[in-house]
Amino acid sequence: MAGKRTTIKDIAEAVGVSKALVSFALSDSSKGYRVSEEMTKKILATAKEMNYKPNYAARSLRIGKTKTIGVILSDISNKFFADIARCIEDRAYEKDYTVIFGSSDENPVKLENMINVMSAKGVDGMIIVPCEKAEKAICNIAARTPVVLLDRFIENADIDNVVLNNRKAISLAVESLHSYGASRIEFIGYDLALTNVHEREAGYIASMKHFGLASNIRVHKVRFKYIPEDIESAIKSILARKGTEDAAEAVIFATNSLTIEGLKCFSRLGLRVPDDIAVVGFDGSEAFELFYTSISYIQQPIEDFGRESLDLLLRNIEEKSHTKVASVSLIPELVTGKSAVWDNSMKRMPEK
Amino acid sequence: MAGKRTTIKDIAEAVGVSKALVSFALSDSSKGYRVSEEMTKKILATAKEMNYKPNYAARSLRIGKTKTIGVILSDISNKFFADIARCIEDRAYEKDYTVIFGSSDENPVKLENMINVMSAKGVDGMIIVPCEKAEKAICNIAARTPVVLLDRFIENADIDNVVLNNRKAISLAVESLHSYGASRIEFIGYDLALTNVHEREAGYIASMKHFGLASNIRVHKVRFKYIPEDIESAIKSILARKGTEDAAEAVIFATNSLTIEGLKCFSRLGLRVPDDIAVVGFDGSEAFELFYTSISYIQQPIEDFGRESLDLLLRNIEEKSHTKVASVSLIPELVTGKSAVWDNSMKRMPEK
DNA sequence: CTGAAAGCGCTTACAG
DNA sequence: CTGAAAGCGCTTACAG
Repeated sequence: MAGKRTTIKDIAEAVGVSKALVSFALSDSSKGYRVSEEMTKKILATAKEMNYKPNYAARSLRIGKTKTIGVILSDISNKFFADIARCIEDRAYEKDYTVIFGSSDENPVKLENMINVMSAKGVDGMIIVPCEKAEKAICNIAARTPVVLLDRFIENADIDNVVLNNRKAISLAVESLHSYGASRIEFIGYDLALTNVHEREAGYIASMKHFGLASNIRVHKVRFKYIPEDIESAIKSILARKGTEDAAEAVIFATNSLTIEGLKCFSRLGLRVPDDIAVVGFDGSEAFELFYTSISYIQQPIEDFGRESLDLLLRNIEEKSHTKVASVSLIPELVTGKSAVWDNSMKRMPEK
Repeated sequence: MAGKRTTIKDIAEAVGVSKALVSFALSDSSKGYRVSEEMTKKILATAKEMNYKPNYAARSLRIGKTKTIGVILSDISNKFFADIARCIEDRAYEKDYTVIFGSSDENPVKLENMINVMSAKGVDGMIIVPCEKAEKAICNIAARTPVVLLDRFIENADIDNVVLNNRKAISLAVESLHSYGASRIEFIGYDLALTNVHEREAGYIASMKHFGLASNIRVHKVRFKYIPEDIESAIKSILARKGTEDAAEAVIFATNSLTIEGLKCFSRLGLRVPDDIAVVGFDGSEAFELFYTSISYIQQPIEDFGRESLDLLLRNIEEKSHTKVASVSLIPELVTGKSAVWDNSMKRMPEK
């Protein structure tokens, strides 16, 4: 196969000019150096005819940029991250960048490995979803290469980041449930030291206090590696209080995975949503559509995550000096379904 | 930021030897050329100490390989492809390759663009999910670069491919439904000229004939761009025959998206699964777990797709001559849930 | 407006 | 066992 690719030299010979001229003509800006219009046309035509494709390796070696960025997510087969990946990919292609993806699985060793591989490949910058205990590795690379953090940030580290307004997100959930009259609202989150996890929990607590429900605050923390088990015991503890003064009326799930596992668990244990318990989940999901009732959930602006993080990164890459740290906080929305409709009188609300 | 990266030259100067020697010592095989063990150790130690990271662009330019492969899927945010992407990614990292992903959205223009971008970036090979009307572009690139087709193949084009045994897949579904006594089994597939789509349909027809149900064959074809609409009209046509001699007892969905849309539609139209209609779907999905009954579905061996396609590609890349075409046919399995349990007497089967 | 030349960092025959 | 040198394909000051 193959049959050598045409190079700039081939074109130069074909047209009868120097390699330099071809190079200038091809770099459409031709800034400063002006090539005659006629010659430019001739060169472009010949290049096309000979099916010229620039050799990126050579260009990279010369200019020290690869036009490639690295993106390290938690897990690219997780819908939330897959959707973001897709946005980043599309936008990067537009801007003439190529993207290398990696999945850390919330494992700091893996994450550090990916950073090393990408760094060795010479990416121009990275978008990283930080995981626990990877702060140091990330700060190290951020000192040498443009980095934008996604979904979570690192405290006291001046690294650009794009995150959700997580407090706002959960307060929307509390507010909605409260508006239907629920007051014993519990929260199921992760047992992870991640800023987004922490902020969601803090948002729950603050919001409960705001509505005068401080005494009803109940936080359940699920271990990332034991989601089904821990959810089940959390929900069993809720079940155990059924019929008492302490009985939960509603549950807020802090992530999409937790929502889905939680709903499965409700079904397994015979709890009906929202009759037995009202629910607000996190992130939309195809799965919700197969559930017997429509789910209320917090919607994250996926496209904004992709666009903002990429734009921020490219700005860092293309600007020489990077003097200020940008922290972008995205606005969540509440998508209302019937799962959040808690009815004090235990009769169903009229469908709206 | 930065502060130049150390190069081979820096190490050579630090140790007091030639660049060539450093290069040989670093390429651990050092095939043929033997560097004294002592010197090797010294060089390796210095390299580590100086935090040497090879410049891939330079290496690529020199040896003409980038250790990068391109993978073009239909849509990386689709679970089936996302899972495969994840497998390919993991395995490629192990083998020291980097992966660039692209999503064609079944659009031949997009697919051709991605091929061009990846080709320009100098990938060593590509794994491609072919879409309609992209045969030519794919054959062109396959003539110049190693290519492995995934999920679908191109007829009369000698390109390596890894696909499911799609006939077998659907025959498992028919067989299962038939074993419960269903005989009026309908098929909902795509209106696409893709080998996998075609084979599934052919498998359905062949299998129905095999069970003597030729007269019950009914194929519904859904347009890729109008999935919800077309599914709904297909299902309404089924509903319209309810209570007649022609009433469908069961439906087989040919893909995961069709299954999910179909189940949603059943719920909307008030059809109960399997009481009103039995179902066998395609590909597992988190979504199935929120449905009120467990779904029977055809399971594709995701990991095999990833592993086989990558291994085949790397073999093509690393072997000099590529004389024979490999076509890998993967074995599907039936995961049995309660959705396929059709009961002739309209009484529920005992739960097993 | 155009050309000759250097050099990015690496690998690899060719000598010794 | 080790060194000197060429060259992969490109970009870009420097001359003219």
